[in-house]
Amino acid sequence: MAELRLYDTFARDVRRFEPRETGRVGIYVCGPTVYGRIHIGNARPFVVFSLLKRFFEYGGLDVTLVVNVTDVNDKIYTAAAAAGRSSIELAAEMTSFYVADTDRLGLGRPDHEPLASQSIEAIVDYIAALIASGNAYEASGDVYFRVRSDARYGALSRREVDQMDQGEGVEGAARKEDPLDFALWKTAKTGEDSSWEAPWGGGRPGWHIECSAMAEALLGAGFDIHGGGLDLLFPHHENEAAQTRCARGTELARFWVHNGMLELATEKMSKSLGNIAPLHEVLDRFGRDAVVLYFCGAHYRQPIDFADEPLAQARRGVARLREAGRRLIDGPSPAELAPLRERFFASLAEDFNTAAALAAMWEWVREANRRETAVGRADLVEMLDVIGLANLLEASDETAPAEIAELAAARQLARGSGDFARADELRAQIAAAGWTVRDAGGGYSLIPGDD
RNA sequence: GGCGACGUGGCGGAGUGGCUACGCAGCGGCCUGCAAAGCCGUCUACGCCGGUUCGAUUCCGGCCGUCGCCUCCA
Repeated sequence: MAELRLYDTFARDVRRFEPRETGRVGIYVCGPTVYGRIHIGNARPFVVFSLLKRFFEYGGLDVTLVVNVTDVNDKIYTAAAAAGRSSIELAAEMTSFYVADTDRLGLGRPDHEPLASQSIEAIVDYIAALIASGNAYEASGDVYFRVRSDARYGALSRREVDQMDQGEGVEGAARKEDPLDFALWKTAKTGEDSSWEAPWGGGRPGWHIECSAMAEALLGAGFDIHGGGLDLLFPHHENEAAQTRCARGTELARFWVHNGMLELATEKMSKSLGNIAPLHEVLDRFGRDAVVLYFCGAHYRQPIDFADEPLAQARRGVARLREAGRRLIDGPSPAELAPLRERFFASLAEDFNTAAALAAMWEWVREANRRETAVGRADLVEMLDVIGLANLLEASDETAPAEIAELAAARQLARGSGDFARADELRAQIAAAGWTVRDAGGGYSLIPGDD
């Protein structure tokens, strides 16, 4: 594969990416907190990093993608209490919904999907290491990370420790040495129905430590790429970075890659604000192909608006690709089109610019469509496969039901006898049934309508 | 208040110190009995004000606007 360059948030610049270990790439992405069905915004990192993995694999690399699931969290306790259910049960149910909803994206599963609740031992060990190194302290059953003990704290998110909000009024403030310190372990409180044993007493892990522990357990500290939404940059990723730096004396990841936010109207979409479009509903309305193409339409670091029109446009794009697929034949593509294919992959190699890559792909489609003789599909399959849309070219089962076929045959007879009024009437009937008749040469074909 | 991102044609959205992005929609044309699909053409932009430059949408400064994070957000 050609040289790949990626934007690294830590460096605030595009840098050449080279795997830590030749031929292998380890990626860790912060996944959802499972207190409800995930929304379309949560789907963006899932799509972005699943596709990035495919691109690496296209380049012959062996990729390990880890996406965690946070199943122990304040929000889960709150949601479970509101629903009168156990938090364990709620988290388990929402985890299965998360898997089912993201499965529908058709981009495969991450290689590992660790649960915080199943990683307590590693988390406790990590906390113990931070206490031993003097970077954390116990306070009435809680354990806090001593932020000012990390000289580089703030380097990732570019914040000055002394200019940070002092976090007044935050829970546990009275027990902290410094308001900036954050919880590694929280002692069990009333209303919380799950807790684990630890040297500091029964309780549960804080949010940030699980990622340091699980990422290290599966990929080893100093792995290649840490990903997630830009909203996690601070404090979550800053804290993860600090924990690993202090406990292990090494940086957690070599590249920090953040996807931009999905915004609804003018406000960022988040579950906290309640302006939610659940992923499964969006998939129901527009289909998985359109959703994937929609995400590819903009560069991954740009904020994108969530609205019907962009999704509808993506759906038209899907139709155009299917249409192109009907014209193509099996086999290699014309050499003259190769530069467009190469531009597609070169765009992906330059900070994974899917939008620029799609422009090259559309040009390829137009060039193929304008040719008199049928064009081999190999190039387009190669391009679409990387973005998870090669299915659009597969010979779909488009055989019309007998009833529709009869109407079409009758229409053809009417046309042959010059009875165009009758022919148009039959065409309208066929359209009403969801099919389109297309006259071509001396014959005709039947094309399924919109999904 | 602190830190940061962004303002591109009707819409979405790349990119670049001088050369058509691309897609959708519209309009005109080819094709068609008429359509559909496809193709061709067309409409054609870089928030505002300065500066640097032979030349800026692209670099620098200011302003206006939008948005994100500031310890529960992917």
